[in-house]
Amino acid sequence: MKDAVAALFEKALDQLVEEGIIQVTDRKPVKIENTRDPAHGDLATNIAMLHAKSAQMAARAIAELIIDKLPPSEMIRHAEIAGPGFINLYLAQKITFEPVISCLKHNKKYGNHGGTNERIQIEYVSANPTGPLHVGHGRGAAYGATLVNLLNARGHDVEAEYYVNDAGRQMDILAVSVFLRYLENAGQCISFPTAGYRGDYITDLGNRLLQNSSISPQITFNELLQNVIADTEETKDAHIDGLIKNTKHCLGEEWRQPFNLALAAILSDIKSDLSEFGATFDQWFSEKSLVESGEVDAVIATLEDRGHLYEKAGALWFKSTNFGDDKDRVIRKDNGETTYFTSDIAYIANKLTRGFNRIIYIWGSDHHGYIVRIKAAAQALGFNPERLTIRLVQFANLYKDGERLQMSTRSGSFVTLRALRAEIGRDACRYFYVMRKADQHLDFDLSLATSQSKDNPVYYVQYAHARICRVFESIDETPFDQTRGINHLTDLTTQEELDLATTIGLFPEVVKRAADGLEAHLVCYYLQDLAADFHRWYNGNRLLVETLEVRDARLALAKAVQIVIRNGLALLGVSAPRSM
RNA sequence: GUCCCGGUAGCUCAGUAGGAUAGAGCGGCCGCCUCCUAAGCGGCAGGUCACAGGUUCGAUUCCUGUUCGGGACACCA
Repeated sequence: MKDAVAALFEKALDQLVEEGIIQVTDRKPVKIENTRDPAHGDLATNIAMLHAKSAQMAARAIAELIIDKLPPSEMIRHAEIAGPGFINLYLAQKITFEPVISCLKHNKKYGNHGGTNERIQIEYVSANPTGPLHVGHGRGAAYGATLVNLLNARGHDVEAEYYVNDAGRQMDILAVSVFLRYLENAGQCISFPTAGYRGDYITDLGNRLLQNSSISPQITFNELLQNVIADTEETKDAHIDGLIKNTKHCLGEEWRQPFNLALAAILSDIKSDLSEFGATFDQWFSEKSLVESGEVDAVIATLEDRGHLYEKAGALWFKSTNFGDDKDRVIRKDNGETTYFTSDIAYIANKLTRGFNRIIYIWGSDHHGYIVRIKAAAQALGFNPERLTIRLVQFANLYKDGERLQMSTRSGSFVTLRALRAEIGRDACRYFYVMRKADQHLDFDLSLATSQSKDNPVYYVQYAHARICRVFESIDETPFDQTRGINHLTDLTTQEELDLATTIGLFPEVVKRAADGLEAHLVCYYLQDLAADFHRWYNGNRLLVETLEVRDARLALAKAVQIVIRNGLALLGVSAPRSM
C-alpha cells in the first residue's frame, strides 16, 4: 500500500521534472513513513525537503507543486503541507481498515511474508553437555528460538542446530568427576578435585554408574593419585589432568562407561529442557563426529596447503593475524592435542559446505573475541566471511530480593533454567528473556517475576487476548457474522478504532524489521502497544451492542486483534490463553 | 593497553536507512466498575536524550574527541 502511494509521488515528481518546473540534480527515492503523531495524518513523506537543496527551492514550495501534480487516487483522502515541508497524508477510511480485512483473511498466516529462497542456518544454545542448562543459557535459547520463528515468518528456509561439545577436556573432566562420585558411592574415601564438576547431579550419575555399570570396582582412589600433583589453587588444572590420565589408563575400555553415561544423561536432560521451553532444533551436531570423520584433520591439511599454518615452540599455529585477528591462534598444542578452536574451524567448514546462504551464530557475549577468529578461519578456507552473522547475547543477571545471585556450573550453586521455568512459568520466561535487546544486560528480577503481579507485561498482552475470547463467549442469540462485520467496518469512526486498525496493519512490518535486524524485542514492544490500544478501546466502548452491523464490525476488529496477539505471542513462544 | 556494548523521566527501558511537540512500563498524585474479566482505563507531575565539537535545511540518531559504567582479551571450553 505504501509502495502504491510512493508510486504516486514518483509520478508527480517525474512530471514536474519533465515539464521543467523543477530541476533535480540529485533525485532521491520517495519514502513513505508511518506518522508517530495522529495530528500528522496517517502517512507522511519528506520528499520535498530531500530535494529542496538540489532544486534550489524552498521545501514547502516544492511540496505544494508535488501535491498539485499528485495523480488522483481513492486511497488518499487529503494531503497537506506541514512543518518545514512534510507532506502529510490522510487515508480514505476504507483504506485504514484494509489491514483488518487482510488479517481476518490470512488469520494464522497474517504477518508472514512470502518465500525468499534464502536458506539460513541458525545455531544457538550449544552449551557444553557438562551439566544442566542454567538461566544464562535460557536467554540464548529464548532469543534463538524466537529468531527461528521470525525468520520462518519472514519466508526464509530456516534450520536450527545445536552444536554438542562432546569431545575435549571438559568432557574428560566430567567423566572423571562422575567416576570419582562412583568410587565414593562404592564406599571409598576420596578427596574431590577442585576443578571437578560438583553439582548434585554428578553424585546422582555416580550412583547410577554404580548400579548399572560393569566396571570392575577394584580401582582405588590412591591408584588414581599416582604421580599426580597435589590439588592446590595453582595446580588444580594439572591435578585433574593427572587424574584423567590415570583414570583412563586404569579403566581402559571401561572409561567409556562414565563418559557415555554422563553425556547421554546430561544431553537428554538438555533436550527435554529445551523442548519444554519451546526451543526446537532440527539437528544436534556432534563435535566428536567431526574428529571421528577426519574432518578436523582434513581442515588442518587444507589450511596447511593454503599456507596459513606454521610451527612455533612445538605447537602448530594458524596465522589469523593475516585476517585481522590481533594474534595468531594455536591449532595443535605442543602435547599433540588440537584445541576447541580447531574443531570450530572444522565445524564452520562443514556448515559452509551444506548449502546455506547465511549462517547465524548466537553466542554468549563473553565470546566476542572469537568473532574475528572464526571469520578469519572461514576466509582462510576460501569462504566469504560475509555469510556468517554472529549475534552476541549478554548474560542475564539474576536477582532475588534485591540481591544478585552468583552462578557457576562448576561449583554447582547455579540456578537452572528448569528451576526458573518451574518458578515463573514458560510464558513469563520466554517473554522476559527477549523483551530487551539481546546485546544488552538483562536484570532478571526473580522476586518480581515470581510475584505474578500486574507488573509483568506478558500478562498485560495475554489479558487483552483473554478479554477478547470472553467477549466472543458472551455473544447471545445472533451469532457473529464476519462478512457483515467486514462490510460495516467503515461504521467504526472513533479514534480508538482507527488507531487499532492502523496498529494491526503494522504487524507485518514489525515481523520484517525484527527478522531482518534479528531484533526479537521489537515484537514485545509492538504487542504491548497493540494491547494498550485494545484495552483503551475496550474500556471506553461496549463491543456487544444492539445494532448487529456495528456489533459485528467491532467483533471483526476485535477478532483481528486477537489474531495478531496470538500470532505475535506464537513468535515469542508464549501462549495466548482463552481465559485468565 | 586493545576491542566490544552501553549512558534517554526518580527506577527499568523503547526509539537511528537523520525529521515535526522525544515515548512506554513501574513508582508518585488525582479520578473511573448496577456494564463483554479493574490482571483494565483516563488525567497530572517528571527530560540541557552523558559532555564538547563536526557534517546537514534539520542530529537523541551519522562522524570525531572526552568522560563514566559493564564486559572480553589462554597452547581453557
